[in-house]
Amino acid sequence: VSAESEAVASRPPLSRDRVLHAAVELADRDGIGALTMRNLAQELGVEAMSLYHHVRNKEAVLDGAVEVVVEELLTVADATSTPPADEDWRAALRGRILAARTVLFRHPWAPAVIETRASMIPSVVRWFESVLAIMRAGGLSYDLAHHGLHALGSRALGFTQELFAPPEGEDDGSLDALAQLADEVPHLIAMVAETAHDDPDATLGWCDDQAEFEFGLDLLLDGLERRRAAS
Amino acid sequence: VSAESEAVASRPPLSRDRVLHAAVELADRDGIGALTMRNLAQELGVEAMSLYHHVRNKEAVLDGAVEVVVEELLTVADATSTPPADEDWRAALRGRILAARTVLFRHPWAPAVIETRASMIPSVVRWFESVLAIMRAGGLSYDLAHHGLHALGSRALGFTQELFAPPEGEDDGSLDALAQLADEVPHLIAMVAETAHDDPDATLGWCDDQAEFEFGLDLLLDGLERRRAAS
DNA sequence: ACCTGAACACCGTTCAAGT
DNA sequence: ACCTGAACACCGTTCAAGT
Repeated sequence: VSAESEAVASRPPLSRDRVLHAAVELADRDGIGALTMRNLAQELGVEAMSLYHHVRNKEAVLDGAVEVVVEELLTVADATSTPPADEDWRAALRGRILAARTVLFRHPWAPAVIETRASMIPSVVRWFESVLAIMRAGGLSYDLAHHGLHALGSRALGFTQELFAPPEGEDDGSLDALAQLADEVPHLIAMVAETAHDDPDATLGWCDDQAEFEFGLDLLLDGLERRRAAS
Repeated sequence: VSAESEAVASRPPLSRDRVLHAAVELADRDGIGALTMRNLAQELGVEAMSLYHHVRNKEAVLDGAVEVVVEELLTVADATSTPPADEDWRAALRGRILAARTVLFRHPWAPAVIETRASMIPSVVRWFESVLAIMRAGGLSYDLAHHGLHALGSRALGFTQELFAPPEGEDDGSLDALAQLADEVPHLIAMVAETAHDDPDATLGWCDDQAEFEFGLDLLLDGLERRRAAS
């Protein structure tokens, strides 16, 4: 009986906040597949049904987990020193987005979950507000900034969804699959060969994600700046 | 007994192809959530376990469903007349991608499923080959085309993932949610107000997806052409 | 007010058995 | 070779009951 009260005393009472932070930790550690209501409850030393007193259902848990992660994005990006926004809006926004990207590396499940959210999550709204503020300070009209937000899409949050993910485990079965189609896809074969030749280190990992992310980001930022200057 | 043999005779034998086409039809009609092994089997007049003789597991069904849809993309895009590729590569690629987009409207579940696929799906590989061929005919180096494919991402297949999806059913709970944050997101409030003012018809649907898609696409195509010309 | 246990209606998938 | 039925190990979630 004393052991029981000790266990109860040793853990703070359940709360929405505690549930959501536990959800993020669980997904970080064991992957999004391990984030089930039963696992989450166990993590908190509680029965699964207790969770429903603090969150409506599992969708709300996922919404909340995204909320926690994007709040971290805001904190880190605000703390990262960047050029003053009105001086060079592209550099300011670039710095903010790349700062966000470093945070997402710690929550690899988050991009996929963010893309499945239909609802408006407060911290995500605040993040886009901060992006929009930089664009406005840089002299973009609301109309152009609006187009810009759509054009950036998830890139404004620091990530893109890779369509050809690098083979997870051991060997590159993907390259074999490509080789099987060789006759049908001559340009792809030539491109892979040439890219591999340019940078031998990149042969295994397909592509340098960070460099590609920055290339695409700069393409969009430059295009927006060009349209601002022309307006 | 005669009814049984009639039923058997009336349906062709199960095959991978029949399973995958049924999967696409089921997802088109009832949504991706309705695509379960049991539902899919019922659709084919068969028991769930029979499916496993033609596909390895459910992941293979999803891979195959994407394969079928992207094959349709290829067929439609090939049939759509576009400017010859070497004349104006941007117009050629633009036409091809917008043709693909029209097909995806008939398979609204497909974008989300495509983004979750890690494996290399033959028709997707062939699609990127055709995109790459247009870029090469336009004079882009393999290196620049490679960057371009990454920068386009899912846009090369005709879609982007909207981060703020329009409210599904009845009322705009999203606008209420935004109003609650009004003090914290002044620029967003102002932007929505101004955009709504410019085009009163757009008040409900948030934004014009097609126009935004084309804006972002052109931003990227123009940027790539500029870098080609500078090289 | 907060937490629990048993139960319900689903999943994907295995296995051994049928024809 | 192809299909089936029963069963297993999971899900999210409800409900009525405990404290």
